[in-house]
Amino acid sequence: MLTQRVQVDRVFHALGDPTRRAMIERLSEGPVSVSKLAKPLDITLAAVVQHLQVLERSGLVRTEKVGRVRTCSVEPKGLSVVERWISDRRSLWEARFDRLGKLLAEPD
Amino acid sequence: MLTQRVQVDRVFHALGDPTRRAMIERLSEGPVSVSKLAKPLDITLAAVVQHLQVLERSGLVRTEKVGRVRTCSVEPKGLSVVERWISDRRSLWEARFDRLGKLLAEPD
DNA sequence: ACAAAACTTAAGTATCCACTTGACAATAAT
DNA sequence: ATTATTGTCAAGTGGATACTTAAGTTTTGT
Repeated sequence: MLTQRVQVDRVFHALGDPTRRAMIERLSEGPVSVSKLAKPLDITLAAVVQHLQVLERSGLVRTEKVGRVRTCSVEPKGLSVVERWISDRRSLWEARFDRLGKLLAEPD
Repeated sequence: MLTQRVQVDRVFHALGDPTRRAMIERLSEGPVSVSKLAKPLDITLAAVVQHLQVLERSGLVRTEKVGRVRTCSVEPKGLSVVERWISDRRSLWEARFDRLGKLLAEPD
């Protein structure tokens, strides 16, 4: 378990770029090769490959090469890191609202 | 709504920076002034203010100034943009799995 | 065997962005 | 009236990073 914090860092950094999010959006519809992934993206194939490396290291995407074509697909577990982070924040401020509610209900 | 995509862009960009995430983590425990927010953050107050501007424009944080002190707090609705984006992706690939399941159940 | 297709890798560029410095404004405390 | 606190603004710097170009590798088609 490569510390939670590093993983959170990588995932959020990966999602921070609009091109990478576009790639994930595309991959959500189904696995696709690198060149097909690059087609609508108005950047070089080399740039796409670099984005893919970031996405893979973040755990959001997995790829497998068979023959000369590398097929990319979403790793569903990847986004759970973000979901966890968000729900952690939510539970904190909901706890605050609870305490606030009790204070209002039981004024000294 | 044109603002939808821009908003997603701003929120993910805001969350992409570890310092800003640390600020949100702190604010999840309760509202706090700018200088108190800056205390544990090993950067200049000016830098913190700049991060705050990014967070405010993204809708993740709201601030209010009374007297000379600006109080910052989390805007709970802010994160729902991310949640929506994630659940949109999920529903797409779950739909794919459903189709895949039917194909396997009804061969030929 | 040759050529096209589908990447891969390395190196360079240029833009973005986090951060600092320093000067300033407004409010609060003594 | 000073002085300290709390924050704001503008301009500049350095480092990260998105992107390109160019050359190379491996696989597939003819």
